[in-house]
Amino acid sequence: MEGARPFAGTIERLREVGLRPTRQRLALARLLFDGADRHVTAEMLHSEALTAGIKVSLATIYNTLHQFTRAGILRQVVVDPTRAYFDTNTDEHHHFFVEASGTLEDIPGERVRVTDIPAPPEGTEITRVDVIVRLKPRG
Amino acid sequence: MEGARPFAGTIERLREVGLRPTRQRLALARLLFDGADRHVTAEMLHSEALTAGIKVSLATIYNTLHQFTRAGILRQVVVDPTRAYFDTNTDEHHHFFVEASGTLEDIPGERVRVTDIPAPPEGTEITRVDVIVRLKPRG
DNA sequence: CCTCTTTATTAGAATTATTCCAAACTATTG
DNA sequence: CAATAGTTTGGAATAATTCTAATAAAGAGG
Repeated sequence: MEGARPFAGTIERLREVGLRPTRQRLALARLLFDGADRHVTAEMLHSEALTAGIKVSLATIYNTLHQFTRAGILRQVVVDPTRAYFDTNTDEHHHFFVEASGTLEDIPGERVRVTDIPAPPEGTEITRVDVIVRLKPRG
Repeated sequence: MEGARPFAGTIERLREVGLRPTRQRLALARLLFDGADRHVTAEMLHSEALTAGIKVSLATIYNTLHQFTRAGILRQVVVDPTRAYFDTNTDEHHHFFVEASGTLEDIPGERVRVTDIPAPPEGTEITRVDVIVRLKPRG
């Protein structure tokens, strides 16, 4: 039962991760988490919010995206030097990225396997392994 | 014999990829390719050039980095949303990246293996697979 | 070597994404 | 409801990168 009490559920979820369920955080959380997993940039989420009639500043969008990321309910994907993408799927998974169009999508399943990673340099430990499969439109 | 006639060799190399061997391109090429493989940002290369007594503008640094990348003698590595790194090693290989310090280095050898990549979406084809192993200093 | 044409370089302005800031506001607690 | 601690906001500030129009240098052909 995920979609049964979306309103209450979202409030709960924010509380669990230590964030006050404010008007804008709630609205943004619903845009992000109601429905399928998605990838957004700050600008995308902002204009989507405005379109949905949610009055929220771009500064708050940035704050919220970072807070959600710190809280572990969102994850940042670095694929393009010019825009920062955030992914609502925080499970271990990897990405397809079409450079020409900026299209980012999950590689379905947990199929990709990365093996034979050597030990990391002295004094460091691995936090995450990211695989980005870069694509181009076929000629 | 790589280091034997570095001057002539560099000129040759630029000509081969269709770039005029100008003063600044030559100087930058030597900074980049004489010696071991390395990872640089535009700012890093710029200050390095100035320190070495090469008068070159930041605009030229950017132009040159992009031209070299298009020419295939340099490769861009996207790991950090705030800075663009360029890698003098254009062979297939992957990276360790320490987020805290911005340290980027090649994973030695060609050890890392990525398998079970599903077919890319309709109408696209794979241009490259990037693996980034993110690290943090050990607590 | 000159001269011409093309291609590079440059300083600085412009652009873009993002962060910072201080003031105004809102949720929570007692 | 009042106090306070955490949020939101618009706009200014920053940082990386790109653009622009003018100047300079390289390569081709006499």
